[in-house]
Amino acid sequence: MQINNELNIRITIFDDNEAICNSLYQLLHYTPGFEVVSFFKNCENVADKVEECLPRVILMDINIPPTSGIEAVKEIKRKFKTVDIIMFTVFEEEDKIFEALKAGATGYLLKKTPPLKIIESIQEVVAGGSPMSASIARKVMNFFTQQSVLQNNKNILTRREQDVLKGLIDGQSYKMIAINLSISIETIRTYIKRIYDKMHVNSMTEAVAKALKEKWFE
Amino acid sequence: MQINNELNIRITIFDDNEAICNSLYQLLHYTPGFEVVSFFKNCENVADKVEECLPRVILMDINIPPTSGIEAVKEIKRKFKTVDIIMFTVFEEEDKIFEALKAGATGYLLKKTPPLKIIESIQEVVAGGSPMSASIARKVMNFFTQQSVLQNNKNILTRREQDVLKGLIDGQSYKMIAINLSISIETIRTYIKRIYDKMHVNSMTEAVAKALKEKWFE
DNA sequence: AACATTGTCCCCCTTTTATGGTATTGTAAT
DNA sequence: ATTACAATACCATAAAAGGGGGACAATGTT
Repeated sequence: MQINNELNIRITIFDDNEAICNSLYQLLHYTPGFEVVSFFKNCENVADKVEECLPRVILMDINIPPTSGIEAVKEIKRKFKTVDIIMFTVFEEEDKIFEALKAGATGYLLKKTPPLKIIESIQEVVAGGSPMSASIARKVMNFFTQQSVLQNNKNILTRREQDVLKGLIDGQSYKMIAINLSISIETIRTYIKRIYDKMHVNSMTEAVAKALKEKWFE
Repeated sequence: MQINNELNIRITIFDDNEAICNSLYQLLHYTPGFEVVSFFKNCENVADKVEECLPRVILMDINIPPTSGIEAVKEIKRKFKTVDIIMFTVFEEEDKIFEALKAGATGYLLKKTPPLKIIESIQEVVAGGSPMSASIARKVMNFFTQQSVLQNNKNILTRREQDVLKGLIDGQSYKMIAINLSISIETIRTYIKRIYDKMHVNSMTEAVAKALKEKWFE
């Protein structure tokens, strides 16, 4: 008996690993309610590929050649805003995760995710959720807590160190800071060294960028 | 037969709604592997309360009197870093969600969550995950995508100049930028000079600070 | 055709930063 | 009383950045 395709969730898979691609295909194609409309081993002309088959959900390997799954996500999302893209990957590095999310991915599953969970996750995105592997979810959550922790982080700096950092953020040189604070430039040097130590950076730009990005001030 | 308490997940509930408090208690207390060690209808002296019973997981109503669940989370997290706190609430507003996450909540469940899902979620936090209701997860994800809207000011810089500025913002030195862009360090110097000209600054820190403060990127 | 812009590269010279130390004083905490 | 931290200051050396200049090919614009 032929199931009405209209009701199926149309899925496209992007993964250069044949084995994974096949097992995903096997899993999804024979699950009622799902339909794998296409799968690709690379993301060349990714927009064209998506246009051809207009899937509802895309499973995207984060390491797909020739560019990367993240680039592909940007490309796809630019042209097809309503598609939901689930990143599918072995990577658990924070950078990759946040880049993918910024690019517009809706979910983020590790490749070790059990089949049943994958099926659930696809249903979840269609229902408006954002499935994530537990460890990913934790990283995402931590992103927020870190932010507030870091606001207090400026407190690891002493008053004087904070004065100096503020000087840097205003674009001042050691000399200018020294004059403004009416202390020796040698003392400024000392503070700068301590600041770098505490902030785990080793240049003025890094310190400024970190302080501003993490909103230590203002 | 008495189950060894050592193996149970110790849970404390903070919720001023008696009905919910009771049903949660009923649900969890009679589920093997769980143990509701205490529940409270307010969060006065919340740290003391937690200290008394040392739970592994706390279910926290976001609206608990007299202050709020978010304040309570901050308080608890300050003293007990290892407790996992799941916010339990009817609210779906973004503000509340992000505030709670920043305060250090690990999970965020809507009160309409089915009992089985609640139990799963508690197991999930203990296992290092971050359970969220689907709609919450989506909001959290959206937080990231929204962020990457580019500004206009940076358009006074050429593509290459922007590449170099981005490098500066990442705290890179001339040398590192040169390597990343695969061009000579002398070329970087040229761009830097042009950037300073256009931005009316004369040091890396000034450029970085200006770009970040005025949100030229991201 | 002439001009402006962009991307690329090179030189010289000066100033500033980065990194590694050491040292003194006052104050707060144990 | 001893320890710990904060604020201050100095020295030496190497690495990096800043400021001035010039150059040339490829595009794009007028």
